[in-house]
Amino acid sequence: MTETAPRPTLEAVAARAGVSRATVSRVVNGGEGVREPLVERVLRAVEELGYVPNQAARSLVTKRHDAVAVVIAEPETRVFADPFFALQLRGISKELTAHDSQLVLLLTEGRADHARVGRYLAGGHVDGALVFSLHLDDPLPELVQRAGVPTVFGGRPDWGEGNRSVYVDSDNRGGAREAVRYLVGLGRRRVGHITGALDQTSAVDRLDGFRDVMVDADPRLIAEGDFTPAGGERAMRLLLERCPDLDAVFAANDLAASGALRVLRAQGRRVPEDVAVVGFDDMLPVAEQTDPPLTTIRQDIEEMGRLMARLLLRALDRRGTSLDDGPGADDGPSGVVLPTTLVRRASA
Amino acid sequence: MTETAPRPTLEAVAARAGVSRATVSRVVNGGEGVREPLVERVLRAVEELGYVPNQAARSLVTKRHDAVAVVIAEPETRVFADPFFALQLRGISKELTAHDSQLVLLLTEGRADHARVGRYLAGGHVDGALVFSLHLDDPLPELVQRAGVPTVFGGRPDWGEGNRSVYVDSDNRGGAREAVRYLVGLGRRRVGHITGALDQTSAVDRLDGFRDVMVDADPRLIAEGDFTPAGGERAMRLLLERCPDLDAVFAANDLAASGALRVLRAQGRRVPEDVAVVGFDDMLPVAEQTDPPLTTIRQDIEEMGRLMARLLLRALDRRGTSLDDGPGADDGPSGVVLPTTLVRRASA
DNA sequence: GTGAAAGCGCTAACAA
DNA sequence: TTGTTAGCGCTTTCAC
Repeated sequence: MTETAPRPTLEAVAARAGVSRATVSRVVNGGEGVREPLVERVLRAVEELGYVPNQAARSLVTKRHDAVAVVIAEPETRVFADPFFALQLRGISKELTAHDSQLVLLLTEGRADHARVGRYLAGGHVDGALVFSLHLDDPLPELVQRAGVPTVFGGRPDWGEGNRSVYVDSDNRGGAREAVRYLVGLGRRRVGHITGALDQTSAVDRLDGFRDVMVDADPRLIAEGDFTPAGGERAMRLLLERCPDLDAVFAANDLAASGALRVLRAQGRRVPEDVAVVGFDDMLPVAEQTDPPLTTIRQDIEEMGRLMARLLLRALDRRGTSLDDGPGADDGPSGVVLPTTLVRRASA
Repeated sequence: MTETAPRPTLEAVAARAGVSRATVSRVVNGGEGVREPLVERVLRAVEELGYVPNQAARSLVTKRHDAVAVVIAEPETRVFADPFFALQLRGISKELTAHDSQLVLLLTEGRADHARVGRYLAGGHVDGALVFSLHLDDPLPELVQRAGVPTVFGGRPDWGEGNRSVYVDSDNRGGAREAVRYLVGLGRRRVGHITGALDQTSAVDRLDGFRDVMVDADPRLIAEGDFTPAGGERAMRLLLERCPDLDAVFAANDLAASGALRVLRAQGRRVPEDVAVVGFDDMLPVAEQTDPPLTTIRQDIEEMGRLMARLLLRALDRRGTSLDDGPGADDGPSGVVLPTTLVRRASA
């Protein structure tokens, strides 16, 4: 590997520049209130010695870490099947970078890891946390709450209205409504729905959106899926069997829609002539590659990540300056919902 | 958000347990050489107070961080288009977790970020780094080297044999050979190749593997792609145009193969009867969903991540105990190459 | 086996 | 403006 050269300390820089440690510290942290010639000298010494501040020492006194934890639960699930996760991370990373914060990734799979995450969060390693809690009965939100770390959730946590935890979500319900309305506007009357995994709020919300429009839909027009292509296939077959006269399908995500498309083709139904199909996500590698390309509801995943990070960082900054930083002290919205847009391609 | 309760310190635990700080420290770090009754008392106090050690303070004295940086360059590229990246991270995360190490993720996109990464690595925040350097002229390896942090690379870096940097890679060349041999074994004589992005070692290695078998292949049977479905389509069209008599194609990855499949279907060639197709990766959401399902070369991405982490951690552990931890001190292999396997499905 | 004390590298009062 | 000083919370000799 490589050798570990002992890094120079503040002390060394101070000696070299012929000033005190305090002055070096000031310069390194912005140079406020230090006269120009000294600043120069210090900067030169820093340069020559290749000095980089020791973050551990700094954190010890400032209690800041310039780091944020990103907790992603159960990577077994669909999070890993599509680029969702990666895009989200990219958005978060960009925002954190711009704020000079580091991203500490905590992947969990199961109860054992929960304890570890709790300990880590409580251990004061990070200034805040971004938590993706996809499942309805996830213990993570509760746990994070207890750790006492400022947190923003990705996706609406499954909590009553009483809890004012901050979260960012897509307008799943509104998007679903738009999808179904679009199908209805196309003249379709027998619109089916392939749900997502119903233990996730996003799937529940999309189902609700479907119901908002198809007010008293034939219950046989709703088939449960799980956000996977295989689940989409199964659900599509069921739908076709129960309602052969079906003329449109709204699938809870693009992956499921791709499965549905395959079944429709196999059974000789033309898309969109016989059955129109709309997905959700606008996951490019999926939506653009299906045959026919998928009409779908687009959500801006990367922006979601960005926004989560921004919200957290803002809260952390406030904390530093203002006094009323108690829970729910600010009267802003506790949930931010991002709009979705319909993307027309060939499937509907 | 949430309030920041002041966390109890070692001092507090010591007071509560009626012992010295030193004793608490010993217990917290394994309890060696502390008599049983005291251990009990301390543990109880820790429990009651909910004490969690402050990592910053600990790092300050131990110079260990129990954290490893994962550097991923240019997330714009295909890394984000397929679950590659996520799987790799999962493998890494599992191994690090088992070793009580944290994963600090550094995503970079461009030169500006390089400087930041360099600074971070040099700043001594982490014990080591796992670096994915996909591109041939990537400045990252060089930079990391200079930062003086123990590093394991993901994918063979583009370096001469002189450099003994540690890396983990799939047997791209061997896998490609196996794919092409399989096609030849099927009786195919006009085997084409759709390359990956040739600025990545993996693409180059796969092309080399292809050439190993098709020793003096008609150069027109090789078309440059870029690991994307669109690139696969373009290359396939070109191939068909140049060599209408082609009877098999080896694509550098599954995504490209899926594009090729679409073009073949559109042009009325039956797969595998007229043209047999083999991919690379065995990216499940892709390979299983194509029509027909893809015969492909499987690489175990998650295991790659795991292995990278394991190699790094082992090196770090050695460093602590042994004396000869200089660069290249051990005579073990500097590159570990994981085997690939052929997965037969319907496309060949 | 246990405690006292020094100090890791830095920031933040406070003095000068 | 600059320097002096006192810790931040922990580990680690070194005595006892």
